[in-house]
Amino acid sequence: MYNKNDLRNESIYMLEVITTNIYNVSQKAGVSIATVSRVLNNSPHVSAKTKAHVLAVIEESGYVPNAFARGLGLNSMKTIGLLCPNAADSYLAQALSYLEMTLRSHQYDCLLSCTGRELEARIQGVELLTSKHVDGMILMGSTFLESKEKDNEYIRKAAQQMPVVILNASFTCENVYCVLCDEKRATMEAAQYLLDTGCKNILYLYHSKNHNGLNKLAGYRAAYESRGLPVNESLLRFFAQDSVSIPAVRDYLVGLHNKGLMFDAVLSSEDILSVGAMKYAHVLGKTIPGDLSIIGYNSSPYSLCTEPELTSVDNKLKAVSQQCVATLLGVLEGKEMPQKTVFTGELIKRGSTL
Amino acid sequence: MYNKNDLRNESIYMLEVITTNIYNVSQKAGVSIATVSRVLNNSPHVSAKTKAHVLAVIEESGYVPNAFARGLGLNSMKTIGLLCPNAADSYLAQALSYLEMTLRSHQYDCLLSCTGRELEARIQGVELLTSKHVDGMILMGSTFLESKEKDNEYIRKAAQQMPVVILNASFTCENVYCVLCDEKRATMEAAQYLLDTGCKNILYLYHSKNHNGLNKLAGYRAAYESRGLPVNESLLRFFAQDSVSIPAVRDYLVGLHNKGLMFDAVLSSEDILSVGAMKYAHVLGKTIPGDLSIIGYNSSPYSLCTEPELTSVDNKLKAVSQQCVATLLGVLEGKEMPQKTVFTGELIKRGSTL
DNA sequence: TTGTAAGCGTTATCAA
DNA sequence: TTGATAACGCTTACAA
Repeated sequence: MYNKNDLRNESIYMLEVITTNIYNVSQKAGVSIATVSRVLNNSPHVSAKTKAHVLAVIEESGYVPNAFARGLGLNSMKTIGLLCPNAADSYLAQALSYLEMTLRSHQYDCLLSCTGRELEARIQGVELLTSKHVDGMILMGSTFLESKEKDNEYIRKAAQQMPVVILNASFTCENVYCVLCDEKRATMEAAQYLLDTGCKNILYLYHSKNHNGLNKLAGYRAAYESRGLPVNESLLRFFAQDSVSIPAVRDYLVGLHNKGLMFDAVLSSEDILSVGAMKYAHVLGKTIPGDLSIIGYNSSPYSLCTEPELTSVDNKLKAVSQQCVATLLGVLEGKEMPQKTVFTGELIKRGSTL
Repeated sequence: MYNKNDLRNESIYMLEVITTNIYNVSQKAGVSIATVSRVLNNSPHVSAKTKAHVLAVIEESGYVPNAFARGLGLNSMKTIGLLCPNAADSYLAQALSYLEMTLRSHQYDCLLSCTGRELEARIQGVELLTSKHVDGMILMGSTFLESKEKDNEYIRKAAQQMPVVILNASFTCENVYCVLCDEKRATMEAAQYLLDTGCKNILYLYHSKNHNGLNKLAGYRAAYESRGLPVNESLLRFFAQDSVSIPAVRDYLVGLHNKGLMFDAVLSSEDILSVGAMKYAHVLGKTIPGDLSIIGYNSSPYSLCTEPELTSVDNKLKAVSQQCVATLLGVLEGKEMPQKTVFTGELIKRGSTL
């Protein structure tokens, strides 16, 4: 005896594609839908013979389980939400690529939401993913952390519904996991290298005052401190994210130079800023690294475009990305996972430094 | 009278987050679930008073509709599948960013699948998105088109289930829509510009033999033909995609030079190849554009990194991306949409040409 | 304008 | 090992 559902697709002239469902299959195979479902889900409690038969019917009828129905039953669509401030940014694009590939290799799909950097939009993005019942979410970058603690409430709230992983940022909260590179240390080592190769006045260009941005800045200070030198505050220059472009940075530095600011090295929080510094050197006829040493951050493709190539910090993005996924999937499988995983950056020396 | 579902969440000590459903809301509001559903979907057939009351209850109880159930009922999750060969590629990353932003502004989500360039993986990606019942899919780039017609069967098959849009490629099939930039013409104009500024021997570097790759090559030939000049076949050089890197291109060109191949200009199918050409010029002490003119393709951020900056073809990616979305959503709304939309590229002249 | 109840296509529980 | 059936939470005819 079958229930009413069995008759659904019968003797109807279909105008659209016929969607075979589990009832059709069970009927053709002469078994119940429960058995079909078991076969589908590799349940051990099916005889080999039945299984083979059902599988054959499935193959023949081209049946594909309906993902929505499955999602409704299991309350999961095996989907992870990826929140990215800007998918066009080369660093984030690279991270996105690593995350997606790793997730897919574990049969998880990615729901991508590019939020921009505004808090309000990020909150919306998180809420949207929450409402879509993703299995977990990955926040890409420390952009997601606000300095005011109460502005991070949206993350805590999301973490009550599902595990949250933050890529390259540190945040303490139940069900929130962080995987990052020690950017303070990496920046410190870069600055130390400049100091140790004879530079006295390192201009520090940074484009973000978010958590990581300040962390890197702290690394710069730590380098001077470690060498017993005072920091010249006028060498610390903030360059608003929205207005970052190579010519803008170039012109900005020319302006600083014309105002009489002296510097024999440039360290920056992102490669693109350092490319601007190279343009500045070119405009003023300064040799690199003779007159001016330059170090970037991220070791992105940009660092290979310039002449000479740009010394830059490799922040181990691949390892960080893969660990984000490993941590998230571990949590979903009920394993005990570390709330914080820290990698160490590495200075890649190229032609722009001694 | 309410049905059995009304009692679901009653007097249960919840261990997990309480998920309010439409029944809870209807009960609290003293209306039926149908009315709640109508309010949710902005049906006009609800009195203002009832609507306000239900809305208040929804607000108070923090109710969020279950996306899976909704998907099951409507057979749609308002989600578009994005198939991208490589999200880390700067061109595709930029396209991805435009597509996502445009889709989100229309309340559509993006399911991202990075397939790589292998046919088998791409087929899998398409099938996966099909099985997830996305409302439509966008194939990013002509990578998805195979030269053998039967290898494109997977696209025709997908198009039977849902509308398919291909970004920057041309393909004729019912329910498949193409939005592209005329790359043959753009490449022709770039080559003509080189010929018209005195270059005789333009080395053409290309990284892909897919549909667009051959199109661009045809543009190169057309330029010579338009000027009544013969094409020197030994100036056409293929550089396998997988091995593209700036130093590899540089060394390859040095090799060609050492073999005695003469060229006074380089035109390429992607900026990164042209950056390699600049490195080559630097190694051999050639001045740009004096000894060697160089033109790239895509007008990507890379074109701004070099010294001098790289002349490059702007292929109107933003317009193309936005039109992809407009076309797809138009189709989903049942409108009649053009099967093919063609934009025109533009040569952006910078310092690497006369 | 509102309510009733029948789908939607799975999974999971329990009984056989 | 199998089958019957109750969830899952929503949309939407159709009735009232």
